Amino acid sequence: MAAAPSGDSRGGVPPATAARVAKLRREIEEHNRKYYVDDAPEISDADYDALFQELEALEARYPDLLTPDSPTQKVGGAAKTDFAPVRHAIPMLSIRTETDTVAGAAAKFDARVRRELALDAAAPPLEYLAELKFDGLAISLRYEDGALAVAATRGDGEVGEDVTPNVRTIRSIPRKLRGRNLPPVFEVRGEVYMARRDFAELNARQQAAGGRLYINPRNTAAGAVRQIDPAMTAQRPLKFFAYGIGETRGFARPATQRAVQAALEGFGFPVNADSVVARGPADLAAFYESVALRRSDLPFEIDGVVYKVNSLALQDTLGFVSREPRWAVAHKFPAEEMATEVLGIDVQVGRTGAITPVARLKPVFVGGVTVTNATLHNEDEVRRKDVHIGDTVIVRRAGDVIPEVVRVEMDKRPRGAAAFAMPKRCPECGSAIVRLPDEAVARCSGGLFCPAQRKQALLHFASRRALDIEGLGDKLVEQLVDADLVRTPADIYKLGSADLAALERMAEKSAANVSAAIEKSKTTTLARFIYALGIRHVGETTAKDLARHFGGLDALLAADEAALHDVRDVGPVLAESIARFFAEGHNRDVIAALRKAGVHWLEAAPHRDSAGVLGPLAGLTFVLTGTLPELAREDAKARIEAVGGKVAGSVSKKTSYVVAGADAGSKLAKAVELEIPVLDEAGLLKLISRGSA
DNA sequence: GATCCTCGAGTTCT
DNA sequence: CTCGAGGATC
Repeated sequence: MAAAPSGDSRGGVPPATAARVAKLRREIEEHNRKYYVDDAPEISDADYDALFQELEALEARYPDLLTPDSPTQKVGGAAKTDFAPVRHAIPMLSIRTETDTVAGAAAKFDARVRRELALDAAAPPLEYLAELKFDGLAISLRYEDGALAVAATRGDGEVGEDVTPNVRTIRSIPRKLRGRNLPPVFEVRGEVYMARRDFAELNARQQAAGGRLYINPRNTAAGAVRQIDPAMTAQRPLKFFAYGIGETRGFARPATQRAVQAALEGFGFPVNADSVVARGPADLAAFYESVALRRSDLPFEIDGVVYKVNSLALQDTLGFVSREPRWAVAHKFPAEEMATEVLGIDVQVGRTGAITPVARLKPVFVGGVTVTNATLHNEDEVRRKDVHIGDTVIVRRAGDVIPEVVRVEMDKRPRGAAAFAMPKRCPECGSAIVRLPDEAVARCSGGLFCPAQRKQALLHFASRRALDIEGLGDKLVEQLVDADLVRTPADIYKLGSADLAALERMAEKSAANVSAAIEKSKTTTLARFIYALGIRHVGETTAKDLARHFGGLDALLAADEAALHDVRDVGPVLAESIARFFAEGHNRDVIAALRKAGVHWLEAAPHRDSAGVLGPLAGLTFVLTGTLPELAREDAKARIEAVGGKVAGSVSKKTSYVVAGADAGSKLAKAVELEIPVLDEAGLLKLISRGSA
C-alpha cells in the first residue's frame, strides 16, 4: 500500500490527518477483503459507508493526499483480487457429469468407452478406478527438483491463478517430495477441502468472537485459498487429497490409475483410501450405492463419485472431446432435498405484467445456500403441485441453482391450510388481473400505469443486452420511480448528477459513475434500441432481425402489419404486437424524446433478403456451451454473427457445430448423441478466420 | 393438423 | 435452466 504523503508537510496537511487517511485506507482495504474474499464482512454496510465517506471527505479537502491506489479511486470499490495467471502445462480437465439412474450412468459410461475402444460384447469387462468426488477446490501443484514451485487453481482449465504462498500454508501438502532421485518436474492434481469437523470448529470460534458465520466448507476453503494474505490462509484448517498427475519429466509413468495413487502416496501426498478397482459397470454402480449410504458419515463433503478407466494406456487411446476426457465421468448424487414450511404465497409482477406466484419459505439450508423463496411459475403449477399455505414441502435446487418445490408432504398438512388463490387485483397498482383463455399466465392489466411494470421496463431498458447502463440496477430504479423522477426511459436522460446524488446510498462518486454510464449508453445500435423498448414477443433475436430488415428506425415505424410479416420469423402474433406498440402515441413520444436526448446509432441500408448479410459462416448454426478459455460468450456470439453465422440456444438436428468450453453440460451430451461436430474455441477461431480468408 | 425448432420470459443467491 | 408458445415445415 502506498503511503500517504510522508513527513515533510506539504500543502498544509496536518500530520494527524495524513495518518488518519492512511489508517482509513488500511481499514477499508481490510474490510473489502473480508467482504469480497472471505465472504464474511465484519462491519455493517452503514459503518463501512461511514469510513468510506470520511476518507472521501478528507481527500476532497486535501487533494495532495489523494493517490491513485486509494480505495476511493477503485471502480465500484471492489478490491479485485488479482493473482498472477499461470498457464497449466497440461490443461486441468473438467470431467463430464453423467445424469441418469445409478445403473444407467455406469452402464452408459461403460458402453461409450467400449464403443470408442471398438470392443465387442464378448470382450472381458473393463477395469475402472472408482473414487470419491470431493467438494472442494481443484489445485495443481508443480514440483521442480522435488520442491514445491507453483500452486495454481484450475481457473478455466488452461490458465489458473498462482496461489503458491497460500498453498504453502496447508500442512498436508508436502513442500518437498519424499524419496530419492526425484523427478525434475512433477505436477500433482488434487483437491483442497475443509473437513466437516474443522469447519464446525471454525464456525464455533467465529461465533464466540461475534463474527459472521461461514456458509459451507467448500466456499470457505475456496475463499481461504484465494486470500491475499497467506497468514489468513494459515488460520484456516485446510486439507488436501491428491488424485492425479499433470506434466512430469524424469518420471516413469505407472501403468494404471491405481498405481498413480500409490506413486503419489510414495511421494508423501495424502490419497483418499476410499476408492475401488471395479470390473465392469455393475461394480461401479455398487460403489456408488455404497458411497451414497455412507455419505453423511464421511468426515468431509463429497458431491458424487468419479469413474476412471484404470489403464493409462487406454486413457491415451480414448483421448478427449474438447477438453473433456472420454475416459472419465463424474456421477453426481441427486440434488439435496430438504423439507421446509411454506409461510405464504406472494405474487410478483413482471415486465409484461405476468403475475408469478412465489412461495415464501421458512429459511432452509439446501445445496449449500439458504433458500427463502421458490418460484411456483403460475396458477396451474401451484394447483398441479397442490401447494397450500402452511404445507411442509420438499425443496431442492434445480440444476443446482434455482430453488424449486418438488412436492408437498401431504400427511403433514395442517387442518384448514389455505390453498393459493390468484388475486383479482394487482398488489402493486390495484388494476384487474386478467388471464386469457388459452394462456397459462395471468397478467396485471395496468400496463405502464403499474409501478411494478414501469420499474421492470426501465430495468430492461438499462440491462446489459439493451442499452447497457451500468449502475442503473433495481435499487436505483426503485428509488427513481418511487420519487417520480423517472416515468419513461426518456426521463433517464434528463437526470442530472445532482438528482442522483440526492438519493440514498449515492455519494458523488457513484452518481458521477452512473451519469457517465447514461451518457455512454447514448451511442448504441438499432437492434439494442429496439430490444430495449420491451415490445411483447420481441427479444434479442427478433430485434436483430427487425433492425437488419428495415435498416433504420423510421422504416420500422412506418411498417404496417403486412410489411412486418415479411420479416423472418415474424408471424401474425408478433406482427400485431409490434404494430400495436408503435401505433400507441405514448410509445412514439418516448421514442422521439429518446432520439432528442441524443440516443443514436448507425443506420444501414435495409436487407430485404431474409438470409441476412452474407459471410463465410452464412447458413451455419452454432450452439455455445460451457465456458470458453478466452472469449466471453457474448464475444463468441458476436464473432460468429459478424461473419454471417447464427447462434442458437439449443442443439437440434439443424445445428451445424457445437462450440464447447469447460464444464459443458447437457448441450454437449446432446451434440454427441446427434453426432454433431464439436469445436473448441481454437477450432471456432480457425473456422472463422479460414472462412473469411 | 401435428411436429419440430426456436425464441422469449421469468427466476435465485452471492 | 426450464417452460410456454409462436412460427415454420411437412
